[in-house]
Amino acid sequence: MPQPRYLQIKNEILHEIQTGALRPEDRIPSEHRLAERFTVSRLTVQRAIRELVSEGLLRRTQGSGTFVTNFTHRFSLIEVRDVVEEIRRLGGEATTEVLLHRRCAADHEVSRLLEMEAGSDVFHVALVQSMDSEPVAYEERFAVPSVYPDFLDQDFSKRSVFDYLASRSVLEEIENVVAAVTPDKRIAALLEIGRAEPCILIQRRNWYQGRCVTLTRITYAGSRQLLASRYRPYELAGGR
Amino acid sequence: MPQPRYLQIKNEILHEIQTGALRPEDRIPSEHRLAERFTVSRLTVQRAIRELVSEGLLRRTQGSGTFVTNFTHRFSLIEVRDVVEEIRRLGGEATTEVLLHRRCAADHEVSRLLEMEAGSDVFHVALVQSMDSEPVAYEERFAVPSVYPDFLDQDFSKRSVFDYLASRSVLEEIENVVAAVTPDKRIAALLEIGRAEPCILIQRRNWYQGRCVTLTRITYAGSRQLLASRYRPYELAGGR
DNA sequence: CAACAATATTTGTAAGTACAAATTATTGCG
DNA sequence: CGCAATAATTTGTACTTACAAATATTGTTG
Repeated sequence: MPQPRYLQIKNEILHEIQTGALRPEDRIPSEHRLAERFTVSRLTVQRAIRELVSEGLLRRTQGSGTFVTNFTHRFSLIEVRDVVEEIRRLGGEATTEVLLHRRCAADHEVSRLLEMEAGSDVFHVALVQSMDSEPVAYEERFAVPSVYPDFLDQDFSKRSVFDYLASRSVLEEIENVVAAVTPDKRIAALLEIGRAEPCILIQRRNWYQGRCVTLTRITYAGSRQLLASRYRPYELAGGR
Repeated sequence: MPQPRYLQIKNEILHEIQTGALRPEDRIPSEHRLAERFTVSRLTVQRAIRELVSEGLLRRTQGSGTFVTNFTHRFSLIEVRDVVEEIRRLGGEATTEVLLHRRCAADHEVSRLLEMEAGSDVFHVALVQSMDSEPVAYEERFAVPSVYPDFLDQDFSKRSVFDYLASRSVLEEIENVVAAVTPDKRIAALLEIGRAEPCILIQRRNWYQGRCVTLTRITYAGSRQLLASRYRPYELAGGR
C-alpha cells in the first residue's frame, strides 16, 4: 500500500481546491457518494474530510452538506520565538547579561497590565541578549510571585527566562502586541545602537488559570531581522 | 447526550496535561486500556487522541505508545491581517487612495525578491490606506503579470488588492519579514507623521505553483497598534 | 552473557453497521 | 396556491471486527 486511502482522498480534494476545480462555497459530494466513487467505506472518506475541516479548507453543516471555505487565509502568521531560541536557530552563540533580578513593587503601568493592585509585589528581571557578542535584544520581564516561587533562585544567564517560565506553567492564553519604537538613551546604549535607529518592541502577556501571570517587553535592535517566517498554508500530506 | 464521548475523553486528557498530572514525555495508557476505562470503543478513544495529536499536545509512535509532547510552545503566533481587513475588524471605515497603478520594469531589488530577471515587466501599485480619514499604512505591491493578467483593469480604491490577489491564486507559501524603520520624507508626508516616528515595515512574498508571484511592502504608521493578537493555545473543546 | 528468534503489545488503516440530529426536498391537504 | 406534515438526504457519533506494521518484551540457544 503506497499511501493510505484517506490521504489519497484528502490530497485529491486539496488538489481540486488548489487548481480551482472546486471553488469557494462549492458543495462537495456527500460522504456516501465519495465513498462510492473511491470504493471505500464512509469512515475513510469521513477521516479525509474531517482533517480538511480541521485545517480550515472545508466547512460542514449537519443535514446540509460540506462546502469549500472562502476563507482564503484572511491573515498570515508570524512566529515569535524566544530570543535565545531564535539565536540558536540561526546558528549563533547566545549569551545573556543579567542587569536586574529582584523583587519589587509594581508601578502603575505594570500592575495594570498584570491585572493586579498597584504596589503589589512582583518579580522583575532585566537582561541583554547577545548573539556572538553582539547585543540584539533588551528584555524586561515581570512575573507573579505566587506562580513562580523560586524565581529569585534562578540563574538566568545559564537557563533562559523563557525556559524557566515555560517549565512552571502550561499557558492558557497569550497576547502579543508589536510596535515600532525609538529606544531611550539607556536601551540604545545597552544595544549599542544610535538613538535614531528604530526598534521593534514586543509586549507579551501570559495567562494561567484565569490570571495574568507574566509580562514581557522585548526591544529588538532594529536592523537585525529576527522576525521572519515562512510557511506553507496548505501542504499536501504524506510523502510523494 | 450532553457532550460526545470523544470530546469528554479529549478534555479529560487535556485537563490532566494542564494540571500537570500528565507531564511532558509521560506515556499515556494505550488505546485499549483507555477504551476499557471509559467503556467506549477503541475508535472513540482514537478520535480523541488523534485530535490532540493534530493540535500538537500528544505524539504517537506505532508499536511504542502515545506520549505527552514537551513542546511547550517554542513560539507564539501573531496574525498579520490585511490592512483593510484589520480596519474593519476594529470597527473603522477604510478608504484607499491609489497613488500608482502601472506596469513597469522591475528594479534590481524587486526582481531579486521576485526571483526573476532584472528588468522584467511587473505590475506595480502604491497606495495609502486610511482608517476614518486618518492614514495608517502605505502599501506597495508588485505582482507577476502572467498570473494576474487583469491587474491593471482593477479599481483598487473599491476592492482591496489583497482581495483581488487572493481571488486569483491559492498560495502555496508565504514569507513575512518584519522590521522597524524610519520613514523616508515622502512616506512620512503621506502618513502625516514626523520623520522621527518609527514605523513597522512588513514585507511579504507569496509563492504559487513554485514561483514567487507577489511582493508586498507595507509601512504601518508607528503608534497605531494594528499588530496585536491574543489567542489560546490549547482550548478545551466543545461547550460547558 | 550475548545474540537471535519468537511473542506480545501498541498504533495505523479500513470495512461494515447502526441510529441520532439537522437540514432540505417532497408530498398532500385545505 | 400556500402551508404544514412527511420523507429523504446528509452529517454526527459510536460500536464491532479485522488485519498490517512498528516496536517492545520475553525466551531460547550457543
